[in-house]
Amino acid sequence: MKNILEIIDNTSLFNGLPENQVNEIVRIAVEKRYGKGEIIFLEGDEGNGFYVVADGKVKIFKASIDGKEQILHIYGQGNPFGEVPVFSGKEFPANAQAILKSHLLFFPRTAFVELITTNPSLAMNMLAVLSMRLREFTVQIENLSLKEVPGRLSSYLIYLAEEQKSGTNIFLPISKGQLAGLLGTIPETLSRIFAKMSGRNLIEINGRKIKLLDRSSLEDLAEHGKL
Amino acid sequence: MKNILEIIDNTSLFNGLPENQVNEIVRIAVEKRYGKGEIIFLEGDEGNGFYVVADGKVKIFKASIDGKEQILHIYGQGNPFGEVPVFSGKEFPANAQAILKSHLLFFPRTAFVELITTNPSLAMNMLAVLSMRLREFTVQIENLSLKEVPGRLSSYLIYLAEEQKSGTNIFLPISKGQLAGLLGTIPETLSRIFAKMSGRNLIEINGRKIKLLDRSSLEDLAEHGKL
DNA sequence: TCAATGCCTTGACTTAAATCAAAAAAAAGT
DNA sequence: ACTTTTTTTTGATTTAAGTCAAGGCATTGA
Repeated sequence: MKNILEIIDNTSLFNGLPENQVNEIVRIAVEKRYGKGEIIFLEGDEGNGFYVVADGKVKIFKASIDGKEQILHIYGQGNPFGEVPVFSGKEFPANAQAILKSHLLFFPRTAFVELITTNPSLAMNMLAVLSMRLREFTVQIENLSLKEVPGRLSSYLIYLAEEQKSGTNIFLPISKGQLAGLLGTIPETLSRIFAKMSGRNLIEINGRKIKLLDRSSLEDLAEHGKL
Repeated sequence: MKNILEIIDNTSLFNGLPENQVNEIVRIAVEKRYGKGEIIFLEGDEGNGFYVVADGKVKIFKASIDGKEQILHIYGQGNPFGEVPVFSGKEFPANAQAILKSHLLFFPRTAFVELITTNPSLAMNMLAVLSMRLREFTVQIENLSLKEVPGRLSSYLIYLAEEQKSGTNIFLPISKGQLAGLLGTIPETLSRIFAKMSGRNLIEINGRKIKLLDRSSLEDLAEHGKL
């Protein structure tokens, strides 16, 4: 298990800060632990601070009455989440749940806001984090609205390949059921599309291991969208 | 026509700032004018600064190859837009177009970043703006993924009614075609749903004037989604 | 090793919404 | 007022994806 300083050093939100500021951040951080499946907060809850993932995996999602769920993001080591209420003054706009046993750092709102107002580079870092989130949402909205499921899946696979830098072999970091929720569809539909893409030799699937066989067709599919 | 100071005074991003800071902001602002339909920037363009709408109306949107477009936001007087590249360091994630003759203020990146680093309340205001945007996107993703078009339309009508504080009479601020783009659908589908809602006496339509006849059914529709 | 649970896949069917085509209505320009 | 252009509506049809139901597979634990 890591100590708090080590975690904070690995969080881009806190990059480039002078040592005394880092110490201040360490001072206000509170460790929290959640078991697999445990809810961290719910949409509408008051936000008294935000979190950084030290270890584990957390999903942020919206749920509909009939049980369908749309995953907004999945966060792992070093990612902050739950910051919106800190600055908007409103409640959490979505739910957060640990999908693995997770170790989090919690930063109480008031103390953090004090730090940020006395520390321009921390403020700039936070602005950068929020801006990147906005970019990501922009892509997600585009995917949901302008692409069909095969296109969204192709985009995701290509994104994974880049992220994992593993050439054509990729490994799904989440279950296929969760992936369906992330792509805005349901497991049955995702399964059929995997089967179709596999049948056309675009990919090769072994459980969570996937091999990209035809990168250019996948890129085409991600852009246009007809399978 | 308004002068720059007047516009800045009406922009919540600049609220609560000391006079000398406001003067600095006025100093770096650059006036820009765009005709109806004119493109302000395109996705992928380098962002050298952001804008505030002084007058007119601007849409931010994503477009697909086959011409469908998803509107992310429509901004009017006092709304800032195009800030993401200022803080993320990357290009514009979407397109911006004037949908009316528009008068904008442009704030160059470097000068603005300097201001923000020396001015904690400006930084906090900007963090609040970005946080609110994230909330809005969260809602939009929920709508696109978890609701059907009638539910999205109901949500939008209710939102308009609140915003316009006009009781049950509302006025569409954009054309029905643009509204389709905002709701993630196409004009034909929107038209049919308007007809259905009208037929069931949920609303009454006269061009852009709409009367909400059955608020509670509309709210129900917005939450659940079956028409 | 065998049951048991959770996860994934497959099949038959339904449905919401897109597409294509054309008409109608409204708005704008001359 | 009349033509032209744009926006909106309506109809017939197709299609992607959701629903319901059942079966298979695999991982875990007794």
